[in-house]
Amino acid sequence: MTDGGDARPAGPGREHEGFEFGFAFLLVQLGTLVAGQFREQLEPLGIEPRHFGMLTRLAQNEGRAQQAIGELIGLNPTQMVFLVDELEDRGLVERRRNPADRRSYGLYLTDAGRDMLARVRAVAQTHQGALGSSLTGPEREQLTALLRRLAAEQGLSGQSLPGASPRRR
Amino acid sequence: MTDGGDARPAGPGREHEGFEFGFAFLLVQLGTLVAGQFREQLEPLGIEPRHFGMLTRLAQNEGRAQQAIGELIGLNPTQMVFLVDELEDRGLVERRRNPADRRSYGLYLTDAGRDMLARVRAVAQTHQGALGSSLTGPEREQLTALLRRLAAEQGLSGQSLPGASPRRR
DNA sequence: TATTGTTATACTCTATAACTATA
DNA sequence: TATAGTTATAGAGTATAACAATA
Repeated sequence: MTDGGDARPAGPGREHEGFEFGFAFLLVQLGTLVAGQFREQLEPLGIEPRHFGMLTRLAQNEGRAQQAIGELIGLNPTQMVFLVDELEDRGLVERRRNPADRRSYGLYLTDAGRDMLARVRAVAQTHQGALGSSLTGPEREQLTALLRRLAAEQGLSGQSLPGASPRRR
Repeated sequence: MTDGGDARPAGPGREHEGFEFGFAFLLVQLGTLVAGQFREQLEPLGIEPRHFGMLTRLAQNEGRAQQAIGELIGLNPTQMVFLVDELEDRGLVERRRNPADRRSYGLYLTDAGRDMLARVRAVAQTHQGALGSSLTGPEREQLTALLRRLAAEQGLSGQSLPGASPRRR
């Protein structure tokens, strides 16, 4: 099931008529696969990737208003309501009224939230380890470095989250 | 807007509290971004990535039945109906009744379909070129080779298409 | 009765707009 | 009146189930 095992009638050649699938296609293929795997790994913990993104960003910006954090991760006010609701239901995040401006909430991680974040990070590390187990240490480093350069070139910082692009059309 | 320009109050340190975003996260980030870019590049041509996937697979399997091709790319019969409808409306694909079994259709690329496929491949090449413009030739090759190994390790062949996984749960 | 392709239906996701309470 | 957050509504996309024609 690794590559060309299917007995296909009469393929033109070994490769697909001379068309090379390059790193761009591979990035999409692998990105989709890895995202799906990560989602599955998170399932036992009762959260989804977007929750992880939110917890991560929140850990760096505790106390800021709901919509302010929404802007950071590229979610509109409506989406934030649902996401924060879900995290609050799980006891991972807390809304605290801002006494100075009673319209807004400050968002805070609970202890359970901090705990969850640590566990998810561990899951992510393990997942990545399994993913790169066939690579040598230097190869992993080189891969990471190359991907970092591509990401930086494309204006992606560690801040941005996969699913939600800051500005969309 | 490239990296750390936002004047944030008081980040704990330069990096995110010691948590390293590794290549797994980068793959998801980049895969999502590149897929979106590709979608935008295809817009002027009037098609979407899934159409490209279909055309590509069809070029290697002309004449086979609709559902057989659907299985190849991981789409169920219902999805195939809509996808083939869209491609037929655009004049890129043709359904031909199978005289031997009048229940099934054989799918074929039209000349316009072949033409479109060539143009989309050109777009993909250009896109990839722009994406990797900051890398040297050897770096690009190394990146591609490493990604290929990861993909192979994960059971991804050139056959599989990003969005649709062959077996899902 | 089983299979190919199609149509219908329900469910989820996302995006937009309308609403409330504070300012 | 403007803003933070919330709720309501509509559209797109996806998945499942029922259906018609042919074998």
